[in-house]
Amino acid sequence: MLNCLSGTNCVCLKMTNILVEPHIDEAEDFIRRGIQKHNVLLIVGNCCVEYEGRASSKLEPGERIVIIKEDGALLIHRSTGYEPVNWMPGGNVVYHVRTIKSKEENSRDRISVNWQPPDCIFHVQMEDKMLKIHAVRRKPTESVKVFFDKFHMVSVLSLVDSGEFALYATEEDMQKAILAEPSLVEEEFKPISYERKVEPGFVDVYGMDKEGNLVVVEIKRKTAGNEAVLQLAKYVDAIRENTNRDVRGILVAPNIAKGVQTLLATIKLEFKALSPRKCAKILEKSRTRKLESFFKEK
Amino acid sequence: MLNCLSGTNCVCLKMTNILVEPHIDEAEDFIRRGIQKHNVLLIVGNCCVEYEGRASSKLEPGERIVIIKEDGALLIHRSTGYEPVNWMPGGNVVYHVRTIKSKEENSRDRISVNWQPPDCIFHVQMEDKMLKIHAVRRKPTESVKVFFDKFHMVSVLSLVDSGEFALYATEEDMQKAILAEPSLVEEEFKPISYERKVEPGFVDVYGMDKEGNLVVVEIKRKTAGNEAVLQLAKYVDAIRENTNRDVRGILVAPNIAKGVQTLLATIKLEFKALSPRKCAKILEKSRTRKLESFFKEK
DNA sequence: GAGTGGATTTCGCAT
DNA sequence: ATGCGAAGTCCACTC
Repeated sequence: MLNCLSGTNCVCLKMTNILVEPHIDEAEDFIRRGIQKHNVLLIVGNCCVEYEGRASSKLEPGERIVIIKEDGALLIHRSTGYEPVNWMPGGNVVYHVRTIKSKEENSRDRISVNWQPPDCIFHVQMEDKMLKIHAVRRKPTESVKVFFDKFHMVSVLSLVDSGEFALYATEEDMQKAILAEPSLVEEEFKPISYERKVEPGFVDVYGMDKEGNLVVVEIKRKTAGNEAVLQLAKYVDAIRENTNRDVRGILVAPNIAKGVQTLLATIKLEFKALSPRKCAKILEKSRTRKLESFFKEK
Repeated sequence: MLNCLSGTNCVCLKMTNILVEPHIDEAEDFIRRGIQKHNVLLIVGNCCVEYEGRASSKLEPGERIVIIKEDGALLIHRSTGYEPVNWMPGGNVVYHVRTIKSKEENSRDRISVNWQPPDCIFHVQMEDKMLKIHAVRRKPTESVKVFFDKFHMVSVLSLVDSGEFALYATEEDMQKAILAEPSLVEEEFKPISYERKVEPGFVDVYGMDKEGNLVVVEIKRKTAGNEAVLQLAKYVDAIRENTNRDVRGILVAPNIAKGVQTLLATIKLEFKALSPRKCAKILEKSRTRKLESFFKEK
């Protein structure tokens, strides 16, 4: 389990890939291999930093946390502050994953991964008895050099993280915001009712545009997918049949899933982006007002 | 040196304060004490995150790096990307350090530190067999909850870091920028000649203002201090004597040290702020040009 | 404390 | 590729 490579304070846990208080030579090897494997590197040590590119900067020696991510992003953090003191945004890492079907009956399919290098590339080498990690990027042309003379911890991580991240306001918040500020949906949009019962269920907001057309608004708090479009289409069709009038359908959501946009256009429905931030701002102003009051006023 | 508290994979290095693959109970104690001591915490583990405030967000489970800094800044980083997926900017930590003079002859002065809590406060507790780290902030009101069910590494760091950070454009960059765009110094400023740097750190440019007065420009790539003002004053005085004409002196730098501004005004010199960013932008258009070429054109 | 503008802004979506 | 606008922008400075 433990594999103490050398030195009195050095500990290497192979399974977790952590070096504690390593000699600089061990750290060098460890870091180089970590970068080659495109893992996440987590480094704590005494270093100075030079940046050259869109501007220039120099950071005198001190103990910092350095993170190198799978996409080549480089972050250098001090003991305070939200922002990194130095950094390099690394992007455009594309993993082309291709499944190669096995010809054997009970054999697993192979997976071929073509890895495309990130915008940001790294060079690791000793210089003046210090370990230099040099990150270079084209477009814009810039470079960050980190010089270590002491490592407290070096860790190579394979972070397993497929968890979805969703940013949203609650659907009720979005509804409130739209009723308080109908122009969020469209200029001169006039809400008539909300949570109106229609055949298949309830319409989120129901109103009229400046031409006098009926408008059905469907609200989704997160990225709108196919099901949101179909739901809206159902309401629009139902109201068209009931009223025998022109009815527009507008899908309001923070954003819309790739490809769903074309489906939406095909059946002549519309999309209006509405960010959670904007909803929160609108609600700030009318926090105390009750949902019902919006209509009593009119 | 090694102190394996429990579990097969757990290692605790007291001196470096690192827990590797700890049980959740150990991690809890460790993290709570780390936060109380206002140290930097470095955590790697499986977690999900909920944010509520200016907007709302939910991050499904996955392995991430979590950093809590001395000022209460909270960063949650995934395996890619420059930006944290969730965060809390922690600021306003003020250490009031007061030196209490010792009355004894050969005794050290005492230092009294009044610590003012950061805007962001933390609560650590078990919830549903997970460790919840709850960060709360007022103004704006927001909260981040991180739920851990597995820790790979927990580290409490006392980062010793007094290294100065300086952001600047090189003096040549700033010189080029001014020659390319003289209005950076002043409207209708006309450069006449430039002088290569005499002492490290600054370069002079000679020119004329729209009134026909001679203008001496001193460039500092970093925050201008007293010495910059005195250097400029020396130049201005020398040229006044030589030419027997009115000479203005303008100090160009990213910014000026506190208090130096008044000194500058006292001896009737001027200051013009010029950010490295602005220089970089100007130079974007004329990156390859030699310094001399700015005059050949005219 | 609120408002304003800059940033080594970054990031995403449009053309 | 390029350009434009939003961001849980952050951050520093002014009023």
